[in-house]
Amino acid sequence: MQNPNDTAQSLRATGHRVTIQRVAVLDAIREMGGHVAVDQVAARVREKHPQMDLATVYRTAGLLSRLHLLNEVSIGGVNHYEYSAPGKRHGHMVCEHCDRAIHASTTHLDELREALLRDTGFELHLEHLTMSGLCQDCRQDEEHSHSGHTHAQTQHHEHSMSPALDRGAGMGSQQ
Amino acid sequence: MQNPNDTAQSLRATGHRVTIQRVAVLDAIREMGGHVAVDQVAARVREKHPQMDLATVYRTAGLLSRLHLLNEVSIGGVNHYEYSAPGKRHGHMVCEHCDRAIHASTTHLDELREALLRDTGFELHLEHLTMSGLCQDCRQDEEHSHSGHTHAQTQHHEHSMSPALDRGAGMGSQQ
DNA sequence: AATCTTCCTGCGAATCTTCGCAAGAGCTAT
DNA sequence: ATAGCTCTTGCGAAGATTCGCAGGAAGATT
Repeated sequence: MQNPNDTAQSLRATGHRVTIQRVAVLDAIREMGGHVAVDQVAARVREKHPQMDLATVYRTAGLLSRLHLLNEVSIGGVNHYEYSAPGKRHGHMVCEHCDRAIHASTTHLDELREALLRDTGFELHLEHLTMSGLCQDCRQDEEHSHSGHTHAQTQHHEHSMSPALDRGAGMGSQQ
Repeated sequence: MQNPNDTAQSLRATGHRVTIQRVAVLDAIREMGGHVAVDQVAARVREKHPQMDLATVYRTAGLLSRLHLLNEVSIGGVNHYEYSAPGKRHGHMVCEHCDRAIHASTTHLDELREALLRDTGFELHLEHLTMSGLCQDCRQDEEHSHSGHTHAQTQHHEHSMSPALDRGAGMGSQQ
């Protein structure tokens, strides 16, 4: 847990000004928990600061993410943000089929990070890492449903009664 | 190298129709080489098919990417597409500072893929993997330039005389 | 080859995200 | 505290991406 003062410090330390908008956006995301989209953040923030502009929320979330105060997760093409608890870094696995986001422990990723740094000089930012693929449930479904060709161009959402998208991942498991 | 007939086959095999738009988009991207954004693809395609709609290019590139005929790389928030040579899968490392995209060999990634599959059941799609971080050049710059706080909210582009963004990665090295 | 069914495309509109600028708000040094 | 310098914000507009629908085309069937 990090209190608002630390937020202010992080901003100052990087030469940025501490504004109520920035603190409010970070607070809102921390309070909401999980992965939230910009419009949700805006709605929350406006409860206390009704005149806050949507563009400001976009800019602010992007900034805080660049400063590593927030994690950025791209879910189905739209950016979601999550409070970045210090010392609890992780990447994300997002299912292309049901759009669920699952945390990926650094156990697997740290190795990769080191290997890339060593071999290519590229410094991977784990907290911005979004990996897409198929989650376990959807993968099993695909194996079974090799019967009818029910392909559609529009996005699928079969597991989408999931709580993932709109409140922030049912991620009890992998830290 | 894959010829147009294989494209048709891949489409049919997945229950999709073979249309001139789909073939044209894939051909264009293959001919252009590297990572190209949708509007560039549209421009190219329109040389031969002037009435092709931009929305169609968006839809088509997305579809072909889902079918793994194209790789999708998110560079600075906008999707770029690249011809997916069979048997030459790779991920991408995109520099957050200069937006350059570098190929990442599967050597490092296959391990990760297996570990995730084994431990979490998630099937990672390497060819859709975009990892963000800092490239070697930009990392070194950051170390040196710890003098003046020239931070701006708008994107940086210091190495951006790079050929990366608009034609497709100076990726001679890592296959 | 003609017909039928369903998928795709083109088009316009809606939505999401970013941009540009002038007014306002942090921070610094008086 | 005040004044000054710039960074930030809010606002409107532009740009990027997606949606919905009706006409047109691909593939199956006869």
